[in-house]
Amino acid sequence: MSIVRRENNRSEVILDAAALLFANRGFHKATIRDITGAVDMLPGSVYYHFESKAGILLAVYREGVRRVVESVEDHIAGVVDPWDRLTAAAVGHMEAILSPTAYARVIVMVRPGDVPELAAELTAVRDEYESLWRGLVADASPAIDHSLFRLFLLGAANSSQLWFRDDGRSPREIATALIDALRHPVGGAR
Amino acid sequence: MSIVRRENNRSEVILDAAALLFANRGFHKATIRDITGAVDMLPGSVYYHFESKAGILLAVYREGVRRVVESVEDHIAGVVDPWDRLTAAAVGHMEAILSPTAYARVIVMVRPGDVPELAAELTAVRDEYESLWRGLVADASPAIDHSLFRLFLLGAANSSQLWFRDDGRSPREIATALIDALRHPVGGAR
DNA sequence: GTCTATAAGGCGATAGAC
DNA sequence: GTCTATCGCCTTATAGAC
Repeated sequence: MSIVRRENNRSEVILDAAALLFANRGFHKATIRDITGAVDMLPGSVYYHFESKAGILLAVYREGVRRVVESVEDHIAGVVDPWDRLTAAAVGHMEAILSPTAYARVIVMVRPGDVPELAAELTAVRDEYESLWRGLVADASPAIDHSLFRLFLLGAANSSQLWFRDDGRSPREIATALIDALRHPVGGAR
Repeated sequence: MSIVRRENNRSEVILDAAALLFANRGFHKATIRDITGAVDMLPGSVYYHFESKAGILLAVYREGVRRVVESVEDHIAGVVDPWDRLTAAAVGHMEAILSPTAYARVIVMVRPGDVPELAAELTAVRDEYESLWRGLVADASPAIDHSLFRLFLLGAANSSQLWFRDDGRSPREIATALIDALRHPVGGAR
């Protein structure tokens, strides 16, 4: 039997570079020239691999969601207590969106509304991921509207991308502190 | 004594339009043509009032921070219990950043990194506002690192801009639910 | 203060050679 | 698959008339 060769991975190299640039500069400020320049290619050549700049973003976005889903599922595997699962999921989420690999960072950095022609599709990809969280939150049954709880949790988690520093708290520490703050009382008596 | 006439308010009209467009489309997608078109002016004319597009953003940003500070201070005035003050401040913050008026929305929508030449200045303006929160959090003394608490709180609050709808929960309800979730236990026993 | 006209450059994307 | 060359459009910003 013959070995099936991987498709030539030039497309993947382009995607890696695009992910990094989209994550660091945002979709509009990262240009086709930036992306091709980063992989020693000329601007026209990218259109052999992708039909448009938006098409590149969509591919990066999907891979980003795939990676964060994978990270979350890896972390919750085998964990049974619902709140421990929530903590594990938060750690998986945080590690993915703060990863230097950049793919998952793009799904936080680039908001669907930034690219109107792709907004519906990007939102759908995001929602697919958020439905994973719906289940996790429902199982933990927090004493607050579950929808708000999920939005607060992911909002707080994602905002870490604005202030996270490599020489500070680890993604794991941040995620754990976040779930703890929501699980246990941190406030004064009343 | 003569009445001092307000400076002609054409500049303010431009700022209003710019705030709305920056808030809705982001800095890079809102063009000078969009802004001047919205106030029936031609692109070149705006440079009589402002030296550059970035200069317009800076003015909008400062006014946005001024408004959210004002809103927060109005809400906490006279409230003495530290956690009640936190709730009041959150309501003020939320109402400002979800206001249709758009100025305060810009400080959430446009991230300092979006405009490198202004990044330091925008961050400084933001920090001035966040220091107000440092005091509020310190007074409430939550049983969690105060810096993380502030970042989680504002991160969750600001993310509401992505999912808030006029026909859903009010800014006040959202803010109250957020502080409650952090103040009281919502999790299971452990 | 606002206009006209345009400079100067960046952008995504395409056609066709190799 | 990649390159060369460039199209057509859009951008911020400016110079000078009014």
